[in-house]
Amino acid sequence: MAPRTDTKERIGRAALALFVERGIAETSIRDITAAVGITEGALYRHYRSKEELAWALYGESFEAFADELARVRAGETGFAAEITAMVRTFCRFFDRDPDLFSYLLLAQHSEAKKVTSEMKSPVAVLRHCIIDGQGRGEVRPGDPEVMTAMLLGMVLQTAVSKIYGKIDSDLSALADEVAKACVRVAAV
Amino acid sequence: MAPRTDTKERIGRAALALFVERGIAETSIRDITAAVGITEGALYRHYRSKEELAWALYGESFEAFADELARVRAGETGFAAEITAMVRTFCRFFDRDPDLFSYLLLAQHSEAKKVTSEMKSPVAVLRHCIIDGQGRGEVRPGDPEVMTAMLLGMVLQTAVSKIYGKIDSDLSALADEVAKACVRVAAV
Amino acid sequence: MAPRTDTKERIGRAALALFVERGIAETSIRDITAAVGITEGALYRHYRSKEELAWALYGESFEAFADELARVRAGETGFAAEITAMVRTFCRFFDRDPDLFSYLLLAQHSEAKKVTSEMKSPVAVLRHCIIDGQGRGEVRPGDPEVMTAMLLGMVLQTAVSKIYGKIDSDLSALADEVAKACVRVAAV
Amino acid sequence: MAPRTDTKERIGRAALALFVERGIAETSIRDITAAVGITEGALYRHYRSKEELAWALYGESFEAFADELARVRAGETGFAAEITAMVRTFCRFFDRDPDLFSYLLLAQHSEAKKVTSEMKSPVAVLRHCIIDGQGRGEVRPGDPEVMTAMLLGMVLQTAVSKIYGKIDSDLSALADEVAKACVRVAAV
DNA sequence: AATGAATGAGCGTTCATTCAT
DNA sequence: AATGAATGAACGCTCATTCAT
Repeated sequence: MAPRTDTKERIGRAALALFVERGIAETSIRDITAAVGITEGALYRHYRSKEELAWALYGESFEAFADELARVRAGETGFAAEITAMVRTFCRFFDRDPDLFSYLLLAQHSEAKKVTSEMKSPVAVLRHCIIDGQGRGEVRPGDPEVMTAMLLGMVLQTAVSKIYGKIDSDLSALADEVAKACVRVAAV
Repeated sequence: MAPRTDTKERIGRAALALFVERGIAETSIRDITAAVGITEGALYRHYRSKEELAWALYGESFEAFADELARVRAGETGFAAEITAMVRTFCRFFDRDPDLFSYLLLAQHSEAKKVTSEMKSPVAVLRHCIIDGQGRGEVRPGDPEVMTAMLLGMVLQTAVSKIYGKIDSDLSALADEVAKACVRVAAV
Repeated sequence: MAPRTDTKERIGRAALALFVERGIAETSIRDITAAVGITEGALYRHYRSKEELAWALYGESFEAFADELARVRAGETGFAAEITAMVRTFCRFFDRDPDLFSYLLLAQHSEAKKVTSEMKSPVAVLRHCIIDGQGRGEVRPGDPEVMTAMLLGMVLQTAVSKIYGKIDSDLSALADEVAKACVRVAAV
Repeated sequence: MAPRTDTKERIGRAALALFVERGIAETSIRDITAAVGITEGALYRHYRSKEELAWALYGESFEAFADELARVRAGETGFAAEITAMVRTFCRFFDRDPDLFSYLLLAQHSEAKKVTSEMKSPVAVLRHCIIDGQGRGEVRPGDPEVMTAMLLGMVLQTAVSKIYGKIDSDLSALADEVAKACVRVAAV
C-alpha cells in the first residue's frame, strides 16, 4: 500500500510553492513538472487535471486544519480559553508551513467555492465557538456571522501582513496579542 | 476635449464585473469586448494591454479611495471618531460599488505588488491614524503594523462575508458595530 | 456580405484532401493549416473546432447532393428513367470532385451519425424512388430497405474500386452499365 | 505449447469491439487494457504495437474468410450455385460475428492498404468466380472489376444497413434474395 | 475609432511506448 | 506475465496582441 515513489508529494509541494508565488492561473503544468524534474505526462498519473491538483491541495489541508482546530478547541473550556488556543493554532500553522497557509488564503477566490457543506471547515469551528459562547453569555449577542468575520479577519490579515513582509516576528510570537484583541472584541 | 464616446468607461465597467466574477486571468480580452459589444482590436485603442487595463482599474480607485479616506479622517478629531468615520467610509464604498470594492480585494494578489511607495494608500491612512493615536496615548502601544492588520482585517473580512452572501444586511448598517469593535481592540 | 478573403474555402479544400488521404483522426490541425499556409489559430476564426470543420464539410455536401439528386429524379418519369438519371448524377459527382465524394464515403463511420432526420439525404431520395416504383408495380416487392442497400452498394462499391485504382475509366463512362444492372436487380 | 492464459485473445476481442464501436484511432491502448482488466504495459507482451494489433485482427480474419470462401466456392459448380453459396457464406459470417465483419468493413480505409498481393483475399475469390463465369459464357462480358464491385457492393451495403439498424432480419434470411439479385445482375 | 483576420507562443492534456521492478 | 511510473512527442485549442483596411 505504501507508494513506491514520492512523486505525488513532490508535485504537491512544487505546485504549492508556485501557486503561492505566481498564482494558480499563472502557473503552468510545465512550470510544475520542470520544478519537480519530470515530464508533463507524468503529472497526470498522480493528478487527473490541474484543477484536481489545485483542489486536492486546498481541500485536504482545509479539512485537516479544521480537524486540528476542532480538537484544540475541544481541549479548552470557556470562550477566552478556546479562542486563545485557536489563534495559537492558526499562528503555529502559519509558522510551520507558510506556503500552505498562504495557499489556503490565496485560493479562497477560486477553490473555496468548491467546498461542500459536508466538509469540515475551520471557519465553521470558529463560528461554533462564537455561537456557543453567545449561548453561555460569554460573547456579545448579535449576528454570529459578523463576529466570525471580524475575529477571522484579525487573524488572517495579520498573516497577510506577515506574508508581505510588513511584520518581522514569527506569527506565534503575536498569537497572544491577537487572541487578547479577539477577547476584547467578543467578550461581553 | 470631451470624449466622443464613452467606450473606455464601458470597457472598464465590463472588465471590472468580469474580473470580479471569474478572476483576472480567467477573463479574456474577448470576454470583455464581447460584453461591451466591440471587437478585440478596438480595446487596444483605449488600453495598451490587458495588464494596463487591470492596473488602471486598480490604481485609480486605490488612490481615489485613499484620498477620500484621508479627507474623511481629517474631518474628525481623536482616534475613536476617526476610525468610526473611516469604517463608515469603507462600508459606504462597498455598498455603493461592490464590484469595485471586490476588485480591490481580489486584485491584492496581483496588482498590489505594483503599488509604489509614492502612491497614496488606504492602508497607509489607517496606519497613520493608528500611529498618531499611539502618539496621543489613545491607542495601545505596540507594533502599529500589527494593529493596522487587525483593524483592516475586521473591516475587510466582514466585506468578504458580505460578498459570499453570509451576511444579509448592508455593510453600512454594520458600520458602527464594526467601528466599536475596532475601538475595543485599539483603545487603551 | 462577400467575404474579404477566401481563407475559409481554402481551409475546407485542404482539409478535405487530407481527410481523404489520411483519415480524419490522422489529420491534425497543424497539417491542415500548414497546407493552407496559415497558422493554427487562424483556422479557428473560420471553424470553431476540428469536429465542426469535419461536419461542415460533410453536412453541406450531403444535403446539396441530396437536393441535386431529388431535382434530377423529378425530371424523369418511371423507375428505369429515374434510376438511370440518378446513377449518372452519382457518377458525374464522383468525376467532378473525387475528393468530396470519397469524403462522403469515408466519413460515413463518423459523421453520418450526426445526420438528423430533418436533413435531406441522398439515400432517402433513392429509397423514395424505390418505394414509389413498388407502388406503381415497376419495382419488385419486398423490404425497400434491402433494395435500397443493394442498389446503393452497386454504385458506391464501384466508386470505391475506382478510388483504389482498380478501375481505369471515368465513372461516368460506366454509369449506364451500372444503371442497367440496377434495373435488372430491381425491375419486375 | 498451450498458452498459459488467454490474455492475447481477450485483448483481441476487446480491441475488436472498441475499434468497431469508436474507430481505431479513437480507441486508446488504455481503453483496451482497461476493458480487459490489465495494465497498459501488459498489452505489449502480446502485441508489439497498436498498429500490429489492428493489423493482426484484420489480416488473420481476412485470410481465414478468403479461405472459407474459396472452399465453399469449390464445393459448387456453375456461377449461380457458386455465387449463391458465397453470398450465404458472407451472411452467415456476419450473423455469427457482426463485430468482426464490421471491423473488416471499417478497417478497409486503414488496414486494407497493407494487404499484400500474396495474401488470399475474399474479393479475389469473388473476382475469380466472375472471371471463370465469363470464361464459361455464364456471366456477362465486360470489365470483371466492375462486376466484382457491383456484386460485392450489394452484399456489403446490405450488411452496412443491417449494422445501422435499418434492417431487422438476420442477414442469413436475406441471403437468397441477395444471391438472386446477383444472378440477375451478372448472368447472361 | 473600429474591424476582424492573422500571428506566434503557449496552454492543458492525451497518447503509444518503454522499462525497472 | 504483469505492473505502473515515466517519457517525449504531439494534439486541439486559446490567448494577447498586431495590423491592413
